[in-house]
Amino acid sequence: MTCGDARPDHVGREVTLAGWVHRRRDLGQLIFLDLRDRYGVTQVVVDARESSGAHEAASAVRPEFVLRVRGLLAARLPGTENARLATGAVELRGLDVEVLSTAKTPPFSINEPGAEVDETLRLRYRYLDLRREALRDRLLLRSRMLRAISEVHHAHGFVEVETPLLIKSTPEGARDFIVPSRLQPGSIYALPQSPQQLKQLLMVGGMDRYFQIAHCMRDEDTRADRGPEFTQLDIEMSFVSEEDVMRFVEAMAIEVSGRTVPERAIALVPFPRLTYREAMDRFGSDKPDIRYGMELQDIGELVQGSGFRVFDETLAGGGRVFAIAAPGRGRASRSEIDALTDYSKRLGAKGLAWLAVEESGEVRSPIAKFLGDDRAREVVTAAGGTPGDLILIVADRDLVAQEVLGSMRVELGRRLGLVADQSVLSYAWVHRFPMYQWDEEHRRWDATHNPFSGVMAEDEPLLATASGDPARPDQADPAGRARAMQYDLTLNGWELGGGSIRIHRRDLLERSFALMGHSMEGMRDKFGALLDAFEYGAPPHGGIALGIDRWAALLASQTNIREVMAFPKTASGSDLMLEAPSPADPSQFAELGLRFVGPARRSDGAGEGEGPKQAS
RNA sequence: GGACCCGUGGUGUAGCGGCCCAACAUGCCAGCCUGUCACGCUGGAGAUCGCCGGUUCGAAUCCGGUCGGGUCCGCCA
Repeated sequence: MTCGDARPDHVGREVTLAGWVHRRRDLGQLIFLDLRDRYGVTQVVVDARESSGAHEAASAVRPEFVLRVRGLLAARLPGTENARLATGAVELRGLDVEVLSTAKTPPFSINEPGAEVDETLRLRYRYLDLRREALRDRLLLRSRMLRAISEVHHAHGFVEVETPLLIKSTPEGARDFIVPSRLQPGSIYALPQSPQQLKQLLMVGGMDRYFQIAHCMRDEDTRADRGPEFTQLDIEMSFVSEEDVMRFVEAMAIEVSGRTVPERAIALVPFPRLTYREAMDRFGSDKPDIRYGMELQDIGELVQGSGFRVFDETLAGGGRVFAIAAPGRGRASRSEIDALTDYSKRLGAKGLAWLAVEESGEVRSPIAKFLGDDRAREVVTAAGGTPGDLILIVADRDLVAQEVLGSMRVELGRRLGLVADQSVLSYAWVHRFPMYQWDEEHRRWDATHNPFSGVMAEDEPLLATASGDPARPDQADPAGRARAMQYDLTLNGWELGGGSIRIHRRDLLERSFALMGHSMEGMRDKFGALLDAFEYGAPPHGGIALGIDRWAALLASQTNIREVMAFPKTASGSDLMLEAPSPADPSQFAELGLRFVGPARRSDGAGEGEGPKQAS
């Protein structure tokens, strides 16, 4: 029996419970101990008159001691039941109290669920934090989720395959964590950023439907939703269309959500599908939070020729003018608006225009004199504003204007509490991403996703250059308009992950590589195995990868993935519990044929007598 | 690489140039207590204020640096 399942039915039985002392209440000759394990808490009563030995032992017990208690399960005295405990109708009358392990006073309290504890302490003593209700419940949630994922995939005929952790380094994408080879001095392995190539090779290998809970590592700076190592649900399927993949993943996501957090409703089924273009135009983001409105509105036509130079010049230069209406902020103070302006500038805007709509409908705005009263009111209407709102306007190159207002929308949505029901799960698909973006520095096209994403059939003819020579790309090429068979799954404004139908046809692959400035031979260096494999009968295939940590965090209503990881790292990549990374022993380097040269430090120190510390 | 926020008994906070060798709560230790469940009551111990340097007659408090944690930009799909 665990500490979570004693019920009135069990009264009269002799039971033995083991667990941690959650709390003790010593009344002298009578001692109450709350015994805790991961299933719950049961009250143990030790009465000196019933067992003097047990009472003596219980007197010495302290919080977090580990005990084994034998006794009789009894109904509590009438009036002393505790409705807040699942086991609160009963108690264990302790006859034998055995201390299995004593405990030092923990560095933070484990029995106060609400207590805010310093993050450093929580990470250093993670095994203690794991005993606390909140983290324990989140880990249990994640475990339910992993189980559901596994069962759903197996039920649909997927094969679970593990892929290696020591693979080949490729310079594309994120920075690799590298592992020096001892057997082959001077050579390195890389830890996988994802099993991307391997899962495609599994398709060529005939594995047909594959999934894996894959550990991935990227040596890049962290964020709340991004750490150096993370877990991804990796899926790949053969002989499928974009529609097939999206349909399976959607059904799987619904099933997994339902089995993990049955109390949380899914906003819209089927999941809304937005094209990339739509997502950017309406929400200013490729991971739109569609739980509230405040959508972007293109007011370019309306303000054309207003005489406000910023608008006119932006429009003349091919840019766009977007507006959002912040509900109820019409009485925003000047300093509040200045703060918003600063925020928009930090996001890359050149400035922020605004119109405040009084409750009376009167419009107050520094650009009112350019627009005139009528046009100002029209702008308010077009932006979706009503009396009492604040209209924010950004004019710029379309991507800049969209992203700035998209970020401000999210920030204002948070501040104004626009999400009506925080418990609702709002999934959405974003698809039809552009294949390429123009890389001005190298004067070539660059894959927006990965170089093996396929092009939409109807856009296949666009994979061409204006010059006719695919190796001489130009920003004006039709290729810039080509859309990929690529899709992202989003949840409540987070990107859960994305995937694509891959290119497996050699002719398309060659044209695509050329647009990106790569020769087939050059690509063979990086993706040799995959390109070779494609020559031995490759099935058309596609898949997706979803971030398990992000998904678990969202299902657990957390804003940081550390909250759903058992042993996470800090923002600077440290494990405060194990104290990793740690300095290497010189002999470890020697064995690998390596020598540490010293930290790459910037040496400015101009004007000061002291230079930076020199590494020896 | 950059910006911002935080660092005070075990823990969480207050104090923000002298009233502070630092206050409150909780935890801890001891004593009392047979129906508690954040048990209660009485007493006690415990921090030179992350670290280094500077300003000042005087620094927890101001300044610079540094270390650690966090958030964001760059970076990352």
